[in-house]
Order: sequence, then C-alpha cells, then structure tokens
Amino acid sequence: MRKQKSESPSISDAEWILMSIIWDRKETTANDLIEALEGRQSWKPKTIKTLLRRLSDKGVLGYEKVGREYVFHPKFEREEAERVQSQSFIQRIFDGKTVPFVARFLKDEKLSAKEIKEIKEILERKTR
Amino acid sequence: MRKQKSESPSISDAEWILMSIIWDRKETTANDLIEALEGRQSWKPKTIKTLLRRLSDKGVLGYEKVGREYVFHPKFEREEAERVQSQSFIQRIFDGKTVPFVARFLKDEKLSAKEIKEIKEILERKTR
DNA sequence: AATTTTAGCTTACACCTGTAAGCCATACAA
DNA sequence: TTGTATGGCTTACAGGTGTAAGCTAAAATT
Repeated sequence: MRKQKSESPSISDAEWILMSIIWDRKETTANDLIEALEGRQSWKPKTIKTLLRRLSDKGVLGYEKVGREYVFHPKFEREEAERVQSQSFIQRIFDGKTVPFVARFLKDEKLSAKEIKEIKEILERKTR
Repeated sequence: MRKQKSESPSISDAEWILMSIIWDRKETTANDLIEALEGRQSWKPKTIKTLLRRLSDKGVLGYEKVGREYVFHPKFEREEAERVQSQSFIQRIFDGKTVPFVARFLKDEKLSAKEIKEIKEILERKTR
C-alpha cells in the first residue's frame, strides 16, 4: 500500500464548510468568508476566524500576510481530501467493501436517466 | 420529503465497530463482545462496557436483563443506519450531490470486472 | 493628532469521544 | 457462610469540536 505523501489531517464538519468555499475560490481572507457565509450559516465572525486558525494550525490551510490580514489558501487539493474522507468513511461503515457500499447507495438513491448514464460511462471507461 | 420515523442518533467510530458485530449477531452481551473483539481491538473490557452504555443511552441499543447481565439488541436496522450515515456523509462532503460522489469514488477505486458488472446490473435494474 | 475600528491572538466553555479505573452489591465458589 | 469474582454504575480525563468573547496593537478615520 502506497503511503500518503503528506497525511491529510482530519477536517471537521464546520471546517469542511469553510474549506469548500476556499477551494472554490482558490484563496480567501476571513472577511471574504464572513461575507460568503452571510445568511447561509449563522456564524459570528469570530467563529469563522477560529475555524480558520484551526485549519492553519492543522496544516490544511497556508497563508500569506497581505497588509494586516491573512490570505488563506488550501494546502491540499479538494480531490485528495475527498478521497481521504471517502476512503475512511467506507472503511468505517462498510468495512472497506466498495461494492456493497455503492450498491446500497445506488439502490436508495433516486437517479435520473441521465445520471445513470453518466455513471455507466465511468464504468465503461474503466473496463477499457 | 418523508420524515425519518425515529431520528437515528449519531454513532461514533468506536461505537460503530461494536454495532457492526451486534448487527451480525442480532443480540449480544458485553462479554460476547469482549470475546469477539479479542485480538482485533485492544480495548479493555471496561471500554467496551462504556461504549455499550453510551449506545443504549443514545437509544441505539435496547436491552433486557437476563440474570445479572444485559442482553443488548439494536433498535435500528443496519441498513437504516448505513443510509443515514451515507446520506449525511455525502451531504457534508459532496454537498449532497450524488453523482460527483459516485463518480469520484469509482474513478479512484480499482474494481474487478466482476464488480463492475455487479454495479452495472444494479443500474440496469433501476432503469427498467 | 486623537479616536475609533478592526485584524489577529488568547482564552472560554460545554459536549462528544476514546479510553478507561474505582466502587458496590450480588452471584458463585469453597 | 464467607470470601471472591464479576456484573453494572459512577467517575475521570484529555483531546477535538462548535461556538464564541475579550484583549491588544496597528490601521483607518476625523
């Protein structure tokens, strides 16, 4: 088994909400985020700052000082983080067994014909 | 949207390991579990008891007293719990978007031809 | 220049989780 | 019957998480 280059640290629920926005924008300041979350998340600005600090403590975010504020940027790609999370989720809940997981999941889910087609195409591509 | 009959409470990592075994056996005592986990998990018996207590506090397990010990049984079906967990995971990480999730997941995963076929069949069944 | 605002830094605090140890009454062994 | 082992019940305790408030120095405003 290939060892993860740099162990991507765990990202909590609240933190993930922030990260999601930061990945979309490539980089952001605390104030960008405060504005972006207005209405969607009833967090006080201080809360957002705390979360940002924790994310950089953990090494999920890096930053440069610009003027008197920090501009944060992700130190991991979203895909990598998603992969790590997915992996550990499936490990946890489905004992690492992929197919049962996907099976259960697809069975429950209402999918449009188009979505079904998309997934099939991915599978085709894997076959070839 | 159909409301969940009884909100299935959150189950932590350690707890899930126990639940997994309990679901397999339908019911168990603390000692069954202690034995079952021997070698696999280096938990002291007391730890397992604590986890069991928490699980019944949360309403994930019920029990009857038999002699002087408790026989625990799950109050939710595994499938329901899996569904709840999967749903909230995908909500969290993929903003509820199914296809991106399955896509990412299948792309990363090494799947055997047989597994691919299985998944395709599930999709077929949904189409019809 | 004096004052107000604001950025980050420090501290807070309760709840959940992982991981148990201690206590106490009762069932079992001698 | 009198220990002793063993259930469950109570307590512990540190680290992570959600959710901030207070403090301080520097920037912005008047």
